[in-house]
Parts: sequence; C-alpha cells; structure tokens
Amino acid sequence: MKIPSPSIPRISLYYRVLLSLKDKDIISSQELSELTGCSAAQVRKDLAYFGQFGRPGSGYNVEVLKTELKNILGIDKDWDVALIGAGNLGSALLAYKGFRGQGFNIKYVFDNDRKKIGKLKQGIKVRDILELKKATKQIGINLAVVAVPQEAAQEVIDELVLSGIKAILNFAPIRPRVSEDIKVLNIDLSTELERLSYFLQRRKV
Amino acid sequence: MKIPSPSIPRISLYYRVLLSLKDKDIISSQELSELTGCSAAQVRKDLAYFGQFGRPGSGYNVEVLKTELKNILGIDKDWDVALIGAGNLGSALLAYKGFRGQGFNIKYVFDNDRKKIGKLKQGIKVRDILELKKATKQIGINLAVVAVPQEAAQEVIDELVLSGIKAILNFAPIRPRVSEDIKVLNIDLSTELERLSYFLQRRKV
DNA sequence: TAGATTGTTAATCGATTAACAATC
DNA sequence: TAGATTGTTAATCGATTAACAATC
Repeated sequence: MKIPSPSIPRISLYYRVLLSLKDKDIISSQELSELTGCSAAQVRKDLAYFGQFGRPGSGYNVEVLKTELKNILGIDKDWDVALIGAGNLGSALLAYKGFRGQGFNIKYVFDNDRKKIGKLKQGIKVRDILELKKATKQIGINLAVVAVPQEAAQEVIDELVLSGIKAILNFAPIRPRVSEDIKVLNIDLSTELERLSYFLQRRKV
Repeated sequence: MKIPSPSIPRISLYYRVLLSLKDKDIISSQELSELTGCSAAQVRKDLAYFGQFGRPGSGYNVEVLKTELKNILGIDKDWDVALIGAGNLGSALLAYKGFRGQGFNIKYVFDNDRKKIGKLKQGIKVRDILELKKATKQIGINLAVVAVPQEAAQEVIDELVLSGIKAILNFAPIRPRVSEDIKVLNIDLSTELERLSYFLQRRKV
C-alpha cells in the first residue's frame, strides 16, 4: 500500500504523545486526537496503514501501540549518525540530548577546520573531512546530519553519497541534488522565517 | 483568493534561486523549474496567485520578480526578532549570519539562567525572561524564536502570546497550544530523524 | 508572421474527512 | 444486550499537472 507521506511525521507525533502518558493502559483515537490536534479519523487511518492495532469498542493498548510505532519508525534499534560540520550549529546539535535519548547516536564528527580536527567535542573526536569516505565505508553508517556553510554543502553531500550514506538531514540553505535512492530532508531556517514573515505581512492587510 | 500553503515555501525557494543568478535579465518558468526542482506549471501557478509578473513569449524579468517576491514574503523590510533561550541552540542561531543577511534581526535575547542574564552574547544583552512581557509590549516585536528545553516551552510560548507576539518559530519538541490568530512553525529534529529512520528501515524490506 | 512562453481553465491526483458496518 | 470504538469504504476537499488560448 502507498502511505501518504504526511502520515509519517504524524506517526512520530503519536509516538511522542504516547511516551508522555502515565498510568494509562488503553487510549482511543478520540483521545489521541485531543492530544495531537489531528482528527480521530486521521489517527485511525494513519495507524490502519500499518496494521490492526486497536480493539473495537475499547481502543488501543498503549504499550502495544508504542512498540508497533517504534517498529514502524525503525527506532526499535539505535542508529549511528555522522555529523558533518562542527561549527556553532553542529556543536549545538552534538550537545543536544534529545538525539541520543531517541536512539540517534552521533558517533562521528567531521570538519575541514585544521583548528578543530583532532580535538574532542562532547567526547567525540573531530575527524578530517577528507577521511569521510574511508570512515563511513568502514563502519557502515547510513545517516548523516549536514551542518556546514552553504558554499560547502553540495560538495559535502556528494561526498556523503559516494561514501554510502542513504539519508541526510541538511541544515544548509540549498536544495541539494542527489540521486533518486537517497533521502534528503532540508531544514531551512530562512524559509521558515519567511513563511512567518508572509503570515505577519498578510495579517495586516 | 485562497493560496495553497505549500506555495509559500516555494516562493521563498524561487526567491533564493533568483538571488543566486548572475548576468541574467529574463528567466522562464522552465528555467526556474530546472533550478528549483518544481514543475514549470507549478512555478507559473505559484506566481500567478500573486499577480501577472511575466511576459508571454519571453518570461519573467529577474529584477522585477525579485522585487515582487520580496514584497509577497514581506521581506522588503527588516523584521525584529526576539530569541528565547540562550543555550547551545539559541547561541548557534544567534551566531548564524543567515538571519541578519535575510533581514531578520535578533534584537532581544531572553533566558532564565542567572549566569547568563546581563552578559553579552554576540553583542546583545541577555535579558531576564521575566522582563519578557514588558519588553515586547514596549518595542512592538511580533516575531520570536523559541529555543528553550521542552519542559519550559509551553510556558514561554504562553508568555510570548500574552506579550503580543504573533508568529513563533519553535524548536522545542512539542506542539504548543496557541490561539487561532497566532502562527507557530515547529522545527522538530527528532521527528525529522524519525522520518529518515522510517525511510532507511523501509528501504531494506 | 512564426516561435515562444505566460496565465488560466479543466483534468488528475492524492490526502483528509465522514459515515457506518463489524467487532468487542 | 447496549454502548463504544475500530477499520474501512465512499465522499469531499485541496493541490498539482496538463493543456491551450492569449499574448508578446
């Protein structure tokens, strides 16, 4: 079956909400609706894409659902992550506890700055970006976070792809060109601010 | 007319691409398509929502289009921004040159950490978050970036709304509850990583 | 005039919502 | 059995694409 792409971030949201529940064994789509802001029909539909997890008349078993959603999202196991760019943003991401807590372990950090290479950041050695290819091939990492300046981004991403990386979270304000089988998600702060600017501007008219 | 919401980030993308053009007076929807990855029909449609900027037979005048898109996005003028949270992420955002370059000036920084309050960060004084209400009312800022820990986020956002803020870029991993007339965009790193995890997981099956 | 490309209408596609039979 | 809620089908809504007359 073809799953609508907006379902996946919603699955992630449902999972988050389930984690925050205390002393609740069963939850209905209606309750999940109230906790997430998604409609109850949408909750049921999203879940039904992946299986029959509920029990008509009562609802969903919270523990079962947590486990199922974890499996769907592929976070039943940990992922090793490579971080490219140890500047301000990269360092902030490295220090962010949310990642490790969610099972995403930044295991390798690369930079091209001689001053940073070889130093430790958050207990992880900063490697020369030239080692990139060797390193990822060796260790089989397939998830990378790119936090380098705009000018370097496409080149770094090309290199990552050559190194066997399959999924990239990109913070540089470009839409990198990659082959079909690579998944890139772009987080573009300027675009987000411009969306807010558009909203504020419109509001007045 | 009702404008599809995905159009706005695309407008932002078109604008970005136009900025990068050198020595080009006229551009066709076909060329913009190649540069952005959006279809030519979509480029024309997005632009047509806002006016008739092109010239049949030739294309769009680059300078004219730049100006028009700036107006649409509301970035023909600068915006003052308040940053809440001067931790790792907040500091990285503060140091990020892209914002200022795009006309988003972080003018106020707030934190609740006694150790940070009163100190300068990137030349900007860190204020006590308790001053928030007073400060935003006084100065008429209506755009804020929230980079505080999850536990503090909803409270901070409530406070921002009371202070008259109308648009919020939120980095905390919650879906804050706000009234209808407030626009919140959430940047949720865990969800993005989970989308990538889902992709990687699926790929194998 | 011939060629090119816009702006717009109609057709298609995809996602969300509504409704309800099946189930507990 | 009566009440509640799922899973699923059909209806609706919204966004994208295709096609082409109008325009330069």
